[in-house]
Amino acid sequence: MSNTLDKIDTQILDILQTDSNRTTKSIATELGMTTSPIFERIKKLEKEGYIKKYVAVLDNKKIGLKLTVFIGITLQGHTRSYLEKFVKEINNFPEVVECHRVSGNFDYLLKLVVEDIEAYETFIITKLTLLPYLGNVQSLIALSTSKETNKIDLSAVL
Amino acid sequence: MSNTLDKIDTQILDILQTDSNRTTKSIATELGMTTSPIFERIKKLEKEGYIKKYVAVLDNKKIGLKLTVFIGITLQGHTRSYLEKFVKEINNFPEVVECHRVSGNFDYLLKLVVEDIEAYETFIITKLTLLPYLGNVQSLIALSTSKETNKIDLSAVL
DNA sequence: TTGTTTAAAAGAATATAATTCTTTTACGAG
DNA sequence: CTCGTAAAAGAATTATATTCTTTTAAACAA
Repeated sequence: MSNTLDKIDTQILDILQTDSNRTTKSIATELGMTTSPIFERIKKLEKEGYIKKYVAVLDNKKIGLKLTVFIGITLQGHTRSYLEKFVKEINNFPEVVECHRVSGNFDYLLKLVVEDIEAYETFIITKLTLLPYLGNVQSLIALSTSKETNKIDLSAVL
Repeated sequence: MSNTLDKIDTQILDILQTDSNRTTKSIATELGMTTSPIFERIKKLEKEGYIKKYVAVLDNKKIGLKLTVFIGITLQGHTRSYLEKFVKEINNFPEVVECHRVSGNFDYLLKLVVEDIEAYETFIITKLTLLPYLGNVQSLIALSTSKETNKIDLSAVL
């Protein structure tokens, strides 16, 4: 069970991170190989967990979710059991797409994707502020987004 | 050219946001239809831009990129031409996966995915702080991430 | 050097799914 | 009603994924 990625693997991952509908044949052609080794490498990358899943990326704005907001949160009480409960609640909100425990000026950083400012306010009032032990809440509203990808840079790990 | 999504469309989008390798047949079965209308709806969703692309989602940590960091930045000079240059530079850094212009306590919020604390420091020293007119820089290091998805909630827009 | 082993790649064959095409159904307008 | 339209169903075809067998290349021991 080899555990490292070689050049070809990272090239495959780069391609699939950009477009996972590429055929094995077209990837093979690009990398100067035949379909079988490409196919087997992809299956291996999936099986060993380097590739977690394949997903469709939607156009948030086109769909009507025009606003991205980051929310920094500090909590007043920090008992372990409460933190777990807090995180669980937060993760269940569908408008929350990310929840990170962070070091720095906040305890948690959330990322939300919502329709508009109203939907954002509704979230704050009807969901977030109902959670107990909430300390400071600071919002960063995305006015524009020049880059937003989940394509990670593999050149660093080769 | 109809421009709204119906229930079936959002169900398809939900499925494809979770797993874009689902066959049209399996989606059809789940929704109690045949393959052709599903196929045509998907093609329409792609063509009209609701679906931007299909990508592989990798396991950052497994691949060796173990650290996610958010960086809040304020700039000292705000001339339009400089802002554009700044953003262009930032977007070219491969470790930067998101760059948002924000309102609130910062001008920009970045999200980075890097190997470790060292790689993060290297970024700060050899890339970020070389940019002129940089004001305050505040980092939020993700200690743990309980939720991280780009699956957006379509129930709000129906 | 030569023979042997192993892993990866190539090539061919098959199975599965995507895609296209034709027919049928459901529904609204006149 | 019945005509026209859009969506869905079903069948046929094409393209791709997947499997299997053969070949090549590299590593190593004799």
